[in-house]
Amino acid sequence: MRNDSRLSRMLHVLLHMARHDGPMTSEVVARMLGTNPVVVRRTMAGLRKAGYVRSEKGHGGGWTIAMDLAKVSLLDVHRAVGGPRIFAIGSEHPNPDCAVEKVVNEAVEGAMREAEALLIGRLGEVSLAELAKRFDMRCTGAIEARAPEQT
Amino acid sequence: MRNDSRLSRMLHVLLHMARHDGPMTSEVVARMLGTNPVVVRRTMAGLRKAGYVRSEKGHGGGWTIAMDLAKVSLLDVHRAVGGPRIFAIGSEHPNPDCAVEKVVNEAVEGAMREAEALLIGRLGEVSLAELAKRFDMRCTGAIEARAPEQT
DNA sequence: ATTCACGTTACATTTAATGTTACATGATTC
DNA sequence: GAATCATGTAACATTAAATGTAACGTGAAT
Repeated sequence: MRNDSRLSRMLHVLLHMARHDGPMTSEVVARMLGTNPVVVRRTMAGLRKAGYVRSEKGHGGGWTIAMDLAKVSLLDVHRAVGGPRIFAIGSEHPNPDCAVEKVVNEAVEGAMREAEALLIGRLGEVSLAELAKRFDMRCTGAIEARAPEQT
Repeated sequence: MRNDSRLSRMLHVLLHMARHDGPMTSEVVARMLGTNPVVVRRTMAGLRKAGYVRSEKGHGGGWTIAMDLAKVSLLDVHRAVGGPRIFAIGSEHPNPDCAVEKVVNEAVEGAMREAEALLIGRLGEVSLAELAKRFDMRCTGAIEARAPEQT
């Protein structure tokens, strides 16, 4: 199947929305992501359900942030978009009859569980506010290099 | 896309082959895996290329192990079957123009890199011999419960 | 009333693994 | 040496899940 890019896309959008006054339409967001307004609505529906964004219809409508960036982690966003499968590998038989296969599955799945726990842990450690800060730092840093008075 | 089960399947097969005298045909292996001889040949071709198995044509032909189980790790098998993508998530743009997207990608990919390193490390720590031993221990344990003379 | 923008359904496309068919090649058996 | 067995390989079909698209409905603002 394809690579699931919902987490990355939503993080991208949320950070833009955070630095944007007023609602953003699905049309504009879609252009940002190089996709289609329907895909945007579909994916953002998960964020709305989680209470992270709001949507308004009609003139002047669109999407707005409805949360504290410091209180939502990358993991929260991952879950809000459906908490999709993380791994592209794995056995087909979760509960095989064959004892050999059981041993194999336990070994591989054990390693995968550890890796998933680490990934989930890291995603949970980082808030959207932290990401926004990293962006600001990078930009400020760039500006400082040319205009030290920013300090 | 589908879940990649080549690693699990090949480990499963290799352990069976290790406890089997003489060559196993793709037909038999396919039946074990619930698949098709062509799929078996296709996947095992990677193992043959790596020197882990041999294949013989004609009467009495089939697949045989051609390695020391203690010297091949789960990671080696993973690589032999093509070292496929491990994650089902990720950004679509490896090198985005948008600075916001860059920050997002670095955060997500950083976490993924750590998780992948852990997974790869764990797979590299376990040899096929270790897996075979786990199987024997499990079986011996089960037999001992009924027939202690096995000890 | 019109326009804008979201909400939703239904269907098409994409992608990589997997499944399948067909045929070639080499080894063994008789 | 003909038949059979088993692999090798190419070509194409199927599958699954995300993504892309079209169509239509609903509510809000002008």
